[in-house]
Amino acid sequence: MIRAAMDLFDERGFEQTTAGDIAERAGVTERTFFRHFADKREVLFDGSKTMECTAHDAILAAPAGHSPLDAALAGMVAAGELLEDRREHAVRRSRIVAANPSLQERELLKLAGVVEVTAEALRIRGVSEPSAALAGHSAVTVFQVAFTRWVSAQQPLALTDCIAENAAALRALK
Amino acid sequence: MIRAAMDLFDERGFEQTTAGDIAERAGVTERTFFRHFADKREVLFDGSKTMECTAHDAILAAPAGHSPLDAALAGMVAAGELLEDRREHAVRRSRIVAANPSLQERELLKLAGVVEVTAEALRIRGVSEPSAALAGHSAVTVFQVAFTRWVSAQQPLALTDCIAENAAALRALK
DNA sequence: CTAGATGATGACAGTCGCTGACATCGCGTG
DNA sequence: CACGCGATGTCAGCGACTGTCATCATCTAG
Repeated sequence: MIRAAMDLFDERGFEQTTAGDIAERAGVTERTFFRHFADKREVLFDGSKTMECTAHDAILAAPAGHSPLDAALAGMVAAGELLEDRREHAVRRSRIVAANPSLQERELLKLAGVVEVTAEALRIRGVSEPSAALAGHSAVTVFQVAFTRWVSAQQPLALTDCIAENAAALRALK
Repeated sequence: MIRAAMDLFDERGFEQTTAGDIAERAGVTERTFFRHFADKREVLFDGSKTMECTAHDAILAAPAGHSPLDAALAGMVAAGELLEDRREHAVRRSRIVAANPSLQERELLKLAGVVEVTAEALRIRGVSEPSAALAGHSAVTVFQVAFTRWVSAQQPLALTDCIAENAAALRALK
C-alpha cells in the first residue's frame, strides 16, 4: 500500500489522490487502508517510529564523556544511517512532502517527536533542563538542515558528513 | 468567532466541537466561518502572520554589529513582546493546543514559517547558508523553550527574560 | 477431526470538514 | 434611483474517517 500511495502521489499529487484510489491500486478496500494507517498522510511516515527508537538508543549508548549536544548528535547520525542507503526513496518522498503543506505539518510533528525522545534520552543521561530540550532541538535542527542539503545535492554525498558539517557550523554561530 | 471557538474548545475540547457549533455560537453560518478561516484549526492561529512580520522587521532593524544569532534573537524578543501583555490568553490557547495533536501540527507549521522568515531576514543581512538556516532554527528553538517555560510558570515572569536565559543556555551548550 | 477462538478483511451507513455555485442583502457611488 | 460590490445565507456534494456487523482464514483445544 505504501508503494501504491507513493506512485499515485507522484502521478497526480497528494490532494488529487483519494484514499479509495490508493486502496484500489493496492487491491484492498478503503476501510482496510484506514485500519493500517491512522490517516491518509501517515502512509508516508512509516519509519518514523524506528527513527525515534534508533536515536534514543544511540544517545544512551554514546560515551559518557560526550557533551549533551555531542550525544544528541550521535543519535542523529545513527538515525541518518538508516537513510544512507535509501537516498533514492528519501528524495522521492521528500519531494512529495515538499509539495504539500499538510504533509509538511505531519513531518514537523514527527520531527517534534524526535526532539522529544532525544531530550528524554539526554535527561536519562543526567542532563537537566533547559539544556536537554535545547540540545534536543539543536540536534534535530542540524539533522533537518543536513537532510535538506543531502536530498538536494547534485552529486551524491554522505548524510553523515552533512550532519558533521552542519554541526560544526552550528557551533560556529556566535 | 475566535472567542466563540476558544470557549467551545475549552468546554468540550477541539474534536468534540464542530465547525457548525462555532458558527452558531458566533451567530453566523458554517459557510461564513470557512470564508474567514481556511480551516477549523486556523481560528487559533490568527496572529501568526503578525508575529512573522514583527520578527522579520526587528531582525532587519538590529544593529549591524550583531552576530546572526543575536539578530535572530532580537526578532524573537520583538515577537515575544507582542505576547507579553496577553499572558492570560496565551496560556489558555497553549493549553488547548497541547491537548490536540492536529493543533500541534499547525503550531509547528507556523513556527516553521517563522524559521523561514527569520532565515530570510538574515540572508538579507548578508548571512549565507547554512548559517542563516541554523541561526533561524536556533532562535526559534530558544523562543519555543522560553515560551513553554513562560506559560507554565507559577508566578508571572517576563517572556523577554525567559528568552534571554535560554539564549544563554543555548550558547553554553558544548 | 471438529468446535470454538482470534484476527484480518469486506460491506455499509453515517458524521464532519470543507468547497463550489447561486441567490440575497446592505451599502456607498454616480 | 440604478448600479456595483462585498459580505452573508442556502444548498448540494465530495472526500476523510469511523462504528458496526458479517465473513472468512488460521490456529488451537479437546
